[in-house]
Amino acid sequence: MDLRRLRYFVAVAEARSVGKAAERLRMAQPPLSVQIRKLEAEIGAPLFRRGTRGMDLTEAGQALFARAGEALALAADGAEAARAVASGRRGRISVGYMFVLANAVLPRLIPELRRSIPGVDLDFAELTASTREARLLDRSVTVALCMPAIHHPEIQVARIGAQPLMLAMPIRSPLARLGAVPVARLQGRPLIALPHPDQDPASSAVAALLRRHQVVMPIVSRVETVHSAMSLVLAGEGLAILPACAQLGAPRGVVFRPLRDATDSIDIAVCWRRDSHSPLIRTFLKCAEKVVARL
Amino acid sequence: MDLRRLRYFVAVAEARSVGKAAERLRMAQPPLSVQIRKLEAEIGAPLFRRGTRGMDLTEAGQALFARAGEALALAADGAEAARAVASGRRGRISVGYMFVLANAVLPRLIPELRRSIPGVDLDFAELTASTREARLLDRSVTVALCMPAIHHPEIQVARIGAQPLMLAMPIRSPLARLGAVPVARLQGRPLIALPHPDQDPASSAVAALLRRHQVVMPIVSRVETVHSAMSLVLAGEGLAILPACAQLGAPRGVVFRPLRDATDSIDIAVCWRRDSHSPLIRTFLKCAEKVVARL
DNA sequence: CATTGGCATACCGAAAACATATGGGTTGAC
DNA sequence: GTCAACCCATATGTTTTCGGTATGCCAATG
Repeated sequence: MDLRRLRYFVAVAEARSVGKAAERLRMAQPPLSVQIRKLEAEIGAPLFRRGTRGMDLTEAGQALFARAGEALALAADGAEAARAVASGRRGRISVGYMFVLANAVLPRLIPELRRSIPGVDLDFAELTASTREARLLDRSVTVALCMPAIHHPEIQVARIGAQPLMLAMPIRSPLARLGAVPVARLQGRPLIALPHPDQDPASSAVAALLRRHQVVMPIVSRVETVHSAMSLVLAGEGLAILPACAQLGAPRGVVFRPLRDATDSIDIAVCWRRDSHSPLIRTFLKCAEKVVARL
Repeated sequence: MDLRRLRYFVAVAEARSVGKAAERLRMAQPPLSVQIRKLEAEIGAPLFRRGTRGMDLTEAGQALFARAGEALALAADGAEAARAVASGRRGRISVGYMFVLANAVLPRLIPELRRSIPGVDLDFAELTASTREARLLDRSVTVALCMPAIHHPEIQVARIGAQPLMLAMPIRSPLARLGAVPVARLQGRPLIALPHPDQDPASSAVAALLRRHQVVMPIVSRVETVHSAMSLVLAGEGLAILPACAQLGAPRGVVFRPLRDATDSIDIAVCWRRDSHSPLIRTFLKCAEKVVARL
């Protein structure tokens, strides 16, 4: 069963004439006549009653005609749907984000995305530092909004912004009375650290900062998210050095102060598989850049 | 968009491999690979991600795949439906019948038909002597159960039985006391006649009968149906010469008597367009023969 | 480094489709 | 009644497309 024959069949059925249909199909009449007869041979029954004034569907022909239109439409629709997905007008994108960015970026990013790609299904998944590469590689997320960026040969990274490091402390801490805290004042104080994968420049940035100032802070806890870090800070377990945007999600009782003599920052990046060529990724990147630029 | 390509596409998508799909399709791998690429060219986007371990649908491919299966199924279903209709397993048949047969034949014929062709839509339409040809010719009925048969060059007739002519009279008529009425006794009595189209052998049969016996009956009324005829008989307007089966629908007060020295009868026939080749007509004919044989 | 597995390309023969030309049957007009 | 017009079917040659075989390329594996 060939779709072209079905298309010819429908044309002839609608025109009630081989000649008229051939004209509409921009082809000669004889080959169309042949194709119709081949279709009838394939079905095993006459589909048209040949009259002297044209052709007319038989009952069997009517039965086929009833389905043929739908089948043609469905095939065309499938092709169109594929094109729409390929072009980014339709589809699905699964956005991974790290918790530290949830408060600062997502509330503005989500409406921006819905405006830019209205036909696209969006879904969101929180990523942790230890699983984000895997989620990209197994395609369970299409793009990841990361802080800091991922470094992996299969993963493409676009840096879209950065956030300065700040000191997070309990509001009762004596340091909180300072407008900006000199790094030297941190010497010997307990530090709540985020995970430290080998190539992760997040804690590297903190480590580098302390090293540069020859300050040592004993690590009292390692936690997965900035939220946990701030909880421990509130509990008085120690201090944390976090990107400024974390401040938005800080509990009452935790305050942030700039570090006076440090300009260190952590990158915000959009990351995706190198072999994902969906145009939705570009669109997502544009939206994210726009939102992050206004932080 | 070719249905074969769509079939190939589905096979590759399901096998997640060109080679495996080619095997399942009983063809070599290279031409299948070529067809897939042609489909991708037609869509204008890659449908598969080529990995080192096989092929995997892209998002666009998934969009197409979601519709492709349905389109294939619908096309196959259309072909099957056409075959089913052509073979008589499915379809629709519109049965025309003349009123005179309604009581004697339909109550047995309808269940017989439903048993024989369970997948077929049946509908019934009463025909009158003056419209039955037209209803067949314009295909508003597929077959007609007629009494007497139709004679027309475009219409095929199968005689399936006959009914003897009987005399219908009011129960109070002196003739009703006889077991059988000699035709000679009808001389001069008023006759309720059925319509008399030129080639209609119904009234011809009655006319021939009377002529043969050299009996003259003045015609006092012409009516369309035996029902009307019997009503007029009941009203005392005259007598009617009707097929025996009309007796079943006779109102109380009208009785039938055989004609002693006449064996005249009227045919029961199934009629259909010569160019209708539906196998349902054969089946219908068989059912009608079976039912009429038991009258 | 060789081998294996999987897809892509090249080329050739076969089959299918299309166009042109023509035949046959019916309708309708002069 | 003949003739023209109309419409579908058939015939034949050319072009397109399809499928098969041979082979190349690349990556993963041992």
